[in-house]
Amino acid sequence: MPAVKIEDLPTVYNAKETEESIYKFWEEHEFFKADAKSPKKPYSIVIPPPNVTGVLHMGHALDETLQDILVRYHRMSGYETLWVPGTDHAGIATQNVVEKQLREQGLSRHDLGRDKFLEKTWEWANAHKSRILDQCKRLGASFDRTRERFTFDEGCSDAVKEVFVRLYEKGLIYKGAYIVNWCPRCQSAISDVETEYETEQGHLWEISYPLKGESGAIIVATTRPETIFGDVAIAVHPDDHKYSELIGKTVVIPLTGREIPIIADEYVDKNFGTGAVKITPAHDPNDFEVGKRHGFEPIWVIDEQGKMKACGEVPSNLHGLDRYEARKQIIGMLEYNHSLLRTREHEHNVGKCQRCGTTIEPLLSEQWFVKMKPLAQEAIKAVKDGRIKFIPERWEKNYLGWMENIRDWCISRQLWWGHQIPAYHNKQTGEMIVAKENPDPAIWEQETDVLDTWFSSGLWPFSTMGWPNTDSEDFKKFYPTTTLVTGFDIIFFWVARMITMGLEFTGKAPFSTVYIHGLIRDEKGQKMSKSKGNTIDPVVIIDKYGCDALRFTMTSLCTYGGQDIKISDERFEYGRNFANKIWNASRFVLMNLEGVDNNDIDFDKLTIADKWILNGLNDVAKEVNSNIENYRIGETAHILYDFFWNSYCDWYVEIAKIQLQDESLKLNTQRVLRYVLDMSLRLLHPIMPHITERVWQLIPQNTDFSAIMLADYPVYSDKLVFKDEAKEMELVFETIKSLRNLRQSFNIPMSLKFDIEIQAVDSEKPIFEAIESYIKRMAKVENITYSAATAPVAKKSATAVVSASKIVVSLENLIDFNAEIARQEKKLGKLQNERKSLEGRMNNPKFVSNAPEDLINQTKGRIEEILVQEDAINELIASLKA
RNA sequence: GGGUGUUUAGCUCAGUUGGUAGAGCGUCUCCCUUACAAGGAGAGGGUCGGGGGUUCAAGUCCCUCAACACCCACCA
Repeated sequence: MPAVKIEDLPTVYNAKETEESIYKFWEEHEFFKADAKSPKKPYSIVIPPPNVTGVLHMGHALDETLQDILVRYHRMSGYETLWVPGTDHAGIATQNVVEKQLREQGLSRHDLGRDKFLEKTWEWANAHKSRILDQCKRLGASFDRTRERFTFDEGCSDAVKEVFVRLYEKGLIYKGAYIVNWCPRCQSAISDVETEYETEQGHLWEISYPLKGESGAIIVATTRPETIFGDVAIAVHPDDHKYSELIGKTVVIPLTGREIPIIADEYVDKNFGTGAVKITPAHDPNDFEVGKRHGFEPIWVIDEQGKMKACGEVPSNLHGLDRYEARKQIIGMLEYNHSLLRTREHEHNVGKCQRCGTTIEPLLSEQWFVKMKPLAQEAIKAVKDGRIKFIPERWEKNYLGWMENIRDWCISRQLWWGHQIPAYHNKQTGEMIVAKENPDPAIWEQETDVLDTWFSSGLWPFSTMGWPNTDSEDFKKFYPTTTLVTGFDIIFFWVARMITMGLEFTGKAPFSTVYIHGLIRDEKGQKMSKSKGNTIDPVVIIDKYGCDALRFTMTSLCTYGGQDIKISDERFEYGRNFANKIWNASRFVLMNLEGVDNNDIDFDKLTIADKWILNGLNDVAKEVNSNIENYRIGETAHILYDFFWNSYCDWYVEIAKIQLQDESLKLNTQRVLRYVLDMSLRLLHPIMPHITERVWQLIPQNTDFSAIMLADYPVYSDKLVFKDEAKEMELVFETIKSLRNLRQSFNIPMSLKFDIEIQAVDSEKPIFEAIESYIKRMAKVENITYSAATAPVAKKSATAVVSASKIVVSLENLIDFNAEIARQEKKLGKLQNERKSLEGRMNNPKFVSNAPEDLINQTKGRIEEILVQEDAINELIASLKA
């Protein structure tokens, strides 16, 4: 860093300038690069890879910040630290974006063909891959870009194939025809977790199916009349006597006249609708099961695009009609036919595609699945036996509940962008094999389906470390990773699958702690989304308030319970103001370091105030370490804010101004100022990396070091414990605050100095004498005199009762005696209330016998204290009234 | 249908083994005191959602009710 004149530093912190140059400094020195050969203990994190389609949003900003805090903290605490960055190829999402671009040119992917389309998508991915990670640099992310990965890069793809083949060989991957969630827009199957349900107001239609060869009919209630052409039976409950006589009879499907049987199946709910259900195995998961039980062949009537199939079962006037248009027409036809008996309003849940919002069509289709049940066993055990810990703990329950009821995972997607399934079909015989490589492309043709994007992200913690090569240096040093930081919204999508796959393929849990934070919401608590227009762009916030301000503000809003975080633009003023405070306090200290040596603090020359601040710093160091270790990041921010602003700036720096005037104290005060600033900066560095780095390097004595980010993180030290002095300083604070309060009460301007008389009890007199200079300067006192604690209070004065002593301000012409009496009575009232409540306790024999001794002594002590003060105030009031 | 979370000062929210409630913002007073007005000093403001219970003691533990939010399941 170039030399700067402290006097030239601006009075307002310039975040933008600082952050750019500081990040560049770190990068140039390769401080983020991890060393797999280091003897130090490892600490590693893999980033939840953002999608290549995305730009940085607030959720990333929070996630990345929390990871960076952990990484920076551990780096300073002596760990060899690796943070692996990377991005996700995001199958459907990316394909959708590229297709959308094509559409704007009036093209579809089929116009290009698979190869050409993939080429185009790769171009798109390559162009966007680094963009979001570059944006993360604005957040100060200290990740190792030399290890950047992509879920679709060569190494990850190799891991994907390896895993697929091994699972297949183990019998855990199978292919078969089942009902899947089909998105007619994406033209692909999607998994259960990719299906989101929304409550919609629909209708329940009651349709009459006439009996064959006799009068009468059975009435069926359905929400999907367009599927009647796919009906294979009508089912009723076996115990439903309403229908017992009809079981086994045949009915006729209205409109087409195809004949189907009435069957009995326990799946039917007697009390819902009419108690009779149409069975459409090709288009409903439950019906599929019923159909299988009764040996019916499914009949497809809706195609992959959600249109009525052009087949013999469907009346020709409906061929090719969209399912909803067809529904309308069918209702009309049934009405005309008198087959529609009743239409009722009906609220029900409708599945939607997570990626495009299109209503899912349950469709019988040939797909690839992973048997999750056998894999889940170990993944459940690992959490139950504590190999993996969730923070906050309640997410374990959520995870376990899901895992214990897990169903097979549909992993094939009818897309082009993704890992093509490593299965090959013999062009002549149709035989299928599964292998990492195609044995002979002339004979074997690869399966066209690709894998769910989460299949590759599920391998992320080890595929990024060189797996399947378990001898790779990174794998040996940094796997398993330490902490996974993410939001609760992807526990099932991602976390659960990483745990499953990690345990299956490496035998180890991929991380030991899963730190789940809340989601970022707007100021009304709404989820941020582009369509709602309520997003806040982190880059805009960084430009406006600075990165450290953003980080500090967000961090301070993190609660241990992981509550969602509501933010608005103005909230970032909190962090900005704090950064500015750090900046200006630092400027003050730096300006006053002239003539200081490089020596450590001389402990023999410490004043009471010095000891107090060192003691406080030490406590803070202890708490901060323990809070970060326990993922109480928000608390960490609050502790540091409070210490730096309310203790260091508001009190110690003000006191230091007095001590610096005293030649005998000056040098050591400078050292203390510097030391506490230095340590505070280190403590703050993980949260506010740029400003702390910048200021730290401006401290002349720190030129020996390379950077704060590599300096040691402060820890608790017995040498810095000064409990007695810390307690004595309370007298300083109380005295000064009382006098300030008094000033305000009587409208005495700060510019007007007054004299005080301290009526000190013997035990407190030496302390008052030691802190005289602080009182004089900070409460604007001219002269201090002492008298006995028992001395009568001068009549025309205002008095502050501090601890057991009285501080009398003679203000003959300035005070309104009635006001002073009122002021004292108010204080007296407060004290009396407190005493009464405490005495009530002490008079309760059960309290005395049950409460811990400490508390009893404390209560007794407090009562005595109050009594002393009450006496003093009563005396005062009496003399004022006299 | 099952589950989780929330309910504390005007607003946004902290409050880990139970020991007489805190912060930021906002409000009111005063102050440009030679680091900082993105600042300093002082003040006011809460029967901790309702009800019940355990306890010497409950914002904190238990039960119950209410409101709101979310997750899982998906009976046509």
